[in-house]
Amino acid sequence: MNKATGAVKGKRVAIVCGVPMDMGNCPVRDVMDNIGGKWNSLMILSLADGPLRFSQLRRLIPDISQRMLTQTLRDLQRDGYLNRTVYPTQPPSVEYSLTDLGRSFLTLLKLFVDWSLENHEAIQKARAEYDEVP
Amino acid sequence: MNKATGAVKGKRVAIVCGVPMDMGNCPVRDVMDNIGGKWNSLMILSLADGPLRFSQLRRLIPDISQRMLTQTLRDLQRDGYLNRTVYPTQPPSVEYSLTDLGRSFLTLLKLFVDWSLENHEAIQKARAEYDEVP
DNA sequence: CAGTATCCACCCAGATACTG
DNA sequence: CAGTATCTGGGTGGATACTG
Repeated sequence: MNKATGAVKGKRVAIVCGVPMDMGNCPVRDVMDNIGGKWNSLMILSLADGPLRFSQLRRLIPDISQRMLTQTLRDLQRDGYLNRTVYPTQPPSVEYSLTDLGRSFLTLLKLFVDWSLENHEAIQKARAEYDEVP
Repeated sequence: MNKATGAVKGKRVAIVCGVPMDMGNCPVRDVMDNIGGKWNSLMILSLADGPLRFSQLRRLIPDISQRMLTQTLRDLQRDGYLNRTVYPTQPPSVEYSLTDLGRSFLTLLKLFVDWSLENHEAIQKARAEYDEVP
């Protein structure tokens, strides 16, 4: 028993729109982590126009470290958003491409990007107003 | 100059769908942080059906700490997603409600939730397949 | 009731070096 | 080319105690 929150261990259930949500195993959070990660959604957007190789992605996203590029690609591959295809050339080349799931998510992501661009100014304004408090 | 990535300090620009994106000041990332935070989107969903007070939100989301509840509400208020109304009763009661911006975002969020529920199984399956590698 | 204020553990992500 | 390995700092979020 958690004294601070009153939550019972192993049964962390929030009520959202009248529907109980198990926060311990939440489908939405699962997906949210894929969009929320620092590079994940940018990666999916980068692959929108077609497959790219590791080094191409590196050049496309200049300020990602090799470590993070690898890890982000792994995570997205693991969750089924993209394919990893190895061509046995010398030296090896590896191509990444969106799966059907990835493309499905991409349409959602684009809505999200559009909304962001439309409302970015309003958010900045709200933020500025909040910050200039007396 | 960043040797590891080749990025020039202060000019971190990724090319997304052919469009240069300044990663230092990205509108999309700005919004992403609001959905990506651990409690942010859950908070907006919780306020979907009408205004709620601090303690009501606490009960609705059992496993959020007081600190995080306060901080999440502040962040969302600052960015213009919700209003904070103080009623000068004794003891004081404070009501939180969605702004127009918040409601606009809510519609997007609902699409996101729907997609998550529809595709959660596919993701779990992909994950399981990836993990059972030889 | 509706918060602040502290302290702290953890993990994410960056830097760097090395490899098949 | 396409990674892995290791070290490390900073930020996020949790626990706890106190307050107008």
